[in-house]
Amino acid sequence: MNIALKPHSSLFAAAITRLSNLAPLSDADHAALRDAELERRRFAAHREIQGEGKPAGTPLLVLSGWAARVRTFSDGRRQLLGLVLPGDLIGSWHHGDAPAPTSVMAVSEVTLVPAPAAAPGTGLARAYAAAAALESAQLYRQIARLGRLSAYERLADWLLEMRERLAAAGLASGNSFPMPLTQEVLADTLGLTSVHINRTLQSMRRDGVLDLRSGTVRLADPEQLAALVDYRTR
Amino acid sequence: MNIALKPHSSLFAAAITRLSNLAPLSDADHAALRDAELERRRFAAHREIQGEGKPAGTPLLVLSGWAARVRTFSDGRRQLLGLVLPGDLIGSWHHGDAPAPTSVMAVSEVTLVPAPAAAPGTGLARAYAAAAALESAQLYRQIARLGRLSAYERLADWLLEMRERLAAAGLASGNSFPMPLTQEVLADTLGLTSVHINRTLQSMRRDGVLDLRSGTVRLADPEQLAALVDYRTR
DNA sequence: CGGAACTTTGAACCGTGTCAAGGAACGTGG
DNA sequence: CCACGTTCCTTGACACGGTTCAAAGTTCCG
Repeated sequence: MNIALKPHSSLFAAAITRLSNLAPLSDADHAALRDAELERRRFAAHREIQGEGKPAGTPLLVLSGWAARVRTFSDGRRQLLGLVLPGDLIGSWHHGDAPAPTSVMAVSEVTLVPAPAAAPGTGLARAYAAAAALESAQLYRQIARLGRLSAYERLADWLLEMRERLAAAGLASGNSFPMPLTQEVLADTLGLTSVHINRTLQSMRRDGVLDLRSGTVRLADPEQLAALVDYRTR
Repeated sequence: MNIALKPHSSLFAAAITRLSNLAPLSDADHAALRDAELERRRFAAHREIQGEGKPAGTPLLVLSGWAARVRTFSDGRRQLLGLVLPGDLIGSWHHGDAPAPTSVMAVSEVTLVPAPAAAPGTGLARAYAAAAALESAQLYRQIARLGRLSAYERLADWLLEMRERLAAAGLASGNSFPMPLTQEVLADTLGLTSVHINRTLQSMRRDGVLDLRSGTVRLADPEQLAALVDYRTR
């Protein structure tokens, strides 16, 4: 750490922590990120960040807030394909002109910047590549979750994934982490109805494994949940 | 087409057709593919091609047969994360030493070769990139399918995807295409039981939209199915 | 203080799973 | 070419997890 460097605005903390966990960043990488702040953008909850099929433009780096890739059916059914958390990239791998493969919406208020270009071989480039690999692992996991787990198991598996991902961004403390989703959004993530999400949450509370209050989750016994869904930390 | 070039073995036909559809290939690209034939490998049905977490080695290019990415739970439940068809790549994007994110198994007998390295800017490189983009689009689609569609709809949507993908490899003729999966494997793909797959297939036959006999599918009215799942051709 | 968004609960319903058994297709060895 | 075992497909009866519909309660915010 060079103490003479201008620090990032604190908005960057989570994203920097996350990217640094993926690959060590050089001073130049830090500088590139700091420069991106000039183009910071803010999206209110429910705003569309990218539209499916529309030109995707520059890759984006989320600084704060939660976003989600979404597929909406013409009859109103909706499935969240994956969540985008601070430190995550949107569309990092595709080339300039490619259309966005899915739409992305802000779930809570989201702050983001254009992801600075990373020259091959830099730490930033390695972090981007690692992020892409993790993202596809998350997609595989989401498929297995929806295809083969019960509601209770889906929730357990999802909570464990969120804990791991938020911890990598320095946003979890121990077994607690923020959870700003409404039960309806959670239902659309896990392929269930909000009514059933509610019942399943109650059931976890009754089992004493979950404490969810005022937007914060506390897992009493993550190992128990992990055993339930034979969860393997990567 | 340079008539003086040595032709590919016919085994390559589907893969070449598929890759050429993604990006035009130069003579050098063709030559690189032809050279790969020396290292051709064959996997009997049910054999494991890659093990989850084991070093993935070189990316692979499937020439013939169907493979699948699989997640198996300790209690025996199984979910096929995605199918790998002729012309598809396995692990094209990750770097040499990365562990395979999921295991991959041969569903029918599979022939494959190491995917020839593609220098940046070549048609082959563009084809690989396009294939990666398509693969992630397929993952998103699979998530929406499992999360929000009924059994009948899942099957319809899946049949349409297979028709499109096989057609891109020149393996579909009109509305017919090969379908070598057992109902049990299909069930593990669509997150259902084989019993229910069977009933759903019967129901489609009764509706006159599906003809599935001796490993070949014929869709009587793809548009009707497409409307059912509001399917958009890319 | 009032309204909107979100959570909770109950009762009835239904899509899919489970269990079990019989039938058809297929490959293999005699 | 037949006999046999194995794998796959088909069908029925029943159970259950999750959905639907509806309404009351709670929290949040302007």
